[in-house]
Amino acid sequence: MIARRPRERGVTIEDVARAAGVSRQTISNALNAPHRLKAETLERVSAVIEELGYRPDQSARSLKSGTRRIIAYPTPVDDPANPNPLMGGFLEAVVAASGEAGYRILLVRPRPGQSQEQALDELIAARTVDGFLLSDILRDDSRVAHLTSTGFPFAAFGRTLPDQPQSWVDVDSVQAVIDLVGLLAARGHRRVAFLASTSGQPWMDDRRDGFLAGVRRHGLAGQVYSVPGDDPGEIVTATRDLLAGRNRPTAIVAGGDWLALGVYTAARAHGLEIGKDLAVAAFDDLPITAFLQPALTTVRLPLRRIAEALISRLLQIIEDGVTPQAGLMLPGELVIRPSLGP
Amino acid sequence: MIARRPRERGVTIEDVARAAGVSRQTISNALNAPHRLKAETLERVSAVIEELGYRPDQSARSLKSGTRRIIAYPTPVDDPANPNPLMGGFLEAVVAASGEAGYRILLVRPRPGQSQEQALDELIAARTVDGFLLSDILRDDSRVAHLTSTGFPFAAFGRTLPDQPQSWVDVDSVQAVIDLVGLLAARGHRRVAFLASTSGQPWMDDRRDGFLAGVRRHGLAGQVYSVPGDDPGEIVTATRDLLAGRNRPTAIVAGGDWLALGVYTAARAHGLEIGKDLAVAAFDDLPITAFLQPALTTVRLPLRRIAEALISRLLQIIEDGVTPQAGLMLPGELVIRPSLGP
DNA sequence: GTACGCAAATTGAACGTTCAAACCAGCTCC
DNA sequence: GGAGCTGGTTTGAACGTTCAATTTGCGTAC
Repeated sequence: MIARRPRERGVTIEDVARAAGVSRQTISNALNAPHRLKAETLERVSAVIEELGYRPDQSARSLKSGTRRIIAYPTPVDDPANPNPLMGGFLEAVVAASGEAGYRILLVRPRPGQSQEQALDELIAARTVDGFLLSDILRDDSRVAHLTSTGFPFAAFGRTLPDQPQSWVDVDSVQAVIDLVGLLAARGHRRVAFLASTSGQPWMDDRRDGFLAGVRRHGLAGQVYSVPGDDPGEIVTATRDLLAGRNRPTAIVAGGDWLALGVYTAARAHGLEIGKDLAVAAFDDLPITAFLQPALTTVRLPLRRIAEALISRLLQIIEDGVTPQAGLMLPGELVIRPSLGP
Repeated sequence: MIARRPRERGVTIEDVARAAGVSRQTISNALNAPHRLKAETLERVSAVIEELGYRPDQSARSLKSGTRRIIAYPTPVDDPANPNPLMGGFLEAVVAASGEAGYRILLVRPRPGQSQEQALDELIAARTVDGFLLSDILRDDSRVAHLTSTGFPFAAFGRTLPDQPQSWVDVDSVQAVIDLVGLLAARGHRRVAFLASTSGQPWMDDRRDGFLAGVRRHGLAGQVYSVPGDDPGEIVTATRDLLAGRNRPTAIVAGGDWLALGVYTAARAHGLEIGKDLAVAAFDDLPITAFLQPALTTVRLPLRRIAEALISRLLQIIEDGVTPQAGLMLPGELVIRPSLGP
């Protein structure tokens, strides 16, 4: 299936060469290897390039060089009822980081009836991109497995398995939640709860594990409550149950700000004052929580650093053929606000 | 700047031709013009293509045909403190719609020190993309003006000027807010207020104009309150002022759900019960507002239809050279919930 | 039996770039 | 004064595809 109307052609390297009175290759060198030209020639040629507004045709360049300067990002299919509010920020950080290096981000998703792997294969076979950026990595991610077996460059936001390329970057959620629990312990809390949703986000397990580790380390009584799915109604109901029990916890760590919103609502329904009767902490630092009163203690993801690290690792593989020996674990930023209590 | 290590080459059309015992062009035809082949040949050739996993090299194809099958989307630079939570959903809808037609979305942004126009020019001159998808269109948008003058295909989420291509799609915010005001009038409200933020989003003006038109039409006393910027603290403060005045409105239309969150917080601070003492309506239907109690009446943007219309219009320009005669105004979906009162 | 028409398949050229090899002048060395 | 080197530049070929023109095969008409 090919478009009917070919686009009009622009100014080519030949046009520039003629105008400058030199050969094609000299123009090419002016852009790709300026040190090969005599200073004077370079200056003259550059002026002509500028004047004619010449830009090498990306397709021709790619065809010859075998490199596209494009990175594919398979967009996570997100639930319209609970879209990831950090997506925009993450994408922006990724676009900025890759742009610096002269790469662009191509959004891809499997066509209807096509598997994730087939979609990747298509891009590889058609030589449309130089590498992949993956996020929302599952414990045993089929895309990672597939790219590993084909040897195609990729970087992952989320850990890969030990026998796979360690080109991943992740946030140390376990440590961050341990720290949160430590703060609660220091404030005298003894009965604490973790609120998780079981809708299959891979990061939730880490956060829960961090909670359990923290509870153990500080000798607290800790309990994990799970909400099936991400539905606000269910979250509120589950949290109300949790707060109604006889052994009501004095502090709740929510697996995400999204869940914490449910805690606020449920606490209000029970007449509990957050920051006084109940301490609350969460994870993500969604901007929207700035409206909560009292403000929510949470863990912020260093999106900018994550994006930069991902791109830098990916480009190292693409351009230098060097695969990182170890993954990169970045700390989450604790943002302490009044919801934690005095 | 060129990558050092060219990627290993894959299976080419020549390989397939040899394996199938036919010529290059026959393979090409099998994919691009199957009707030209004898049924038997087509079947045999298709089998070989399948077997070898052949995909035409995108660069070679683009070079020859002049078409890239890629659409550029300049990512709006959004304030990290208030990222657009609908971005993810919009992008997903756009990716889905363009994917159906065999196009992909390339995220672009100006490099440091580069203007918006220069960034567009670079993509046009390098023939990297077939067209542009623009969002967050300003009243007098420099990107639209630039693309209009170069004649390069684009579609815009947000209206263009009358003398520019009418390849836009927009939501009829004016009508939607008029309808909201109508609902308030029907419920007996006489003193209503509109809460706007003045951080320069172009759509805010429409929403305000819709409010003023609705107020006029229903003979209500209407007042517009403006908050400078999008800071939650300021929003809450401004709303508290508004609610503290002697002539307190009985209903507030917020220019966005984001602002409505401030209304909820401020109302609580004043001991006002929303849906009873104060009616609230807003715009956007952010998923996160599902936690508000009572639930927020709002206007939902039909993102899926917007994306489909944008892509369909853009492809019409790219593939058929047909520019739409008129823009497309889509209705917003009124979502009536208890915050409006009985 | 030659000419004609049509369908099916092939061949040569071109798209615009970069790589590798060749060329050219000027200079040094002995 | 020829061989060798070096910095600067040019030339030919190739990347993998599709378009346009051509060839081939075959049935039909006269």
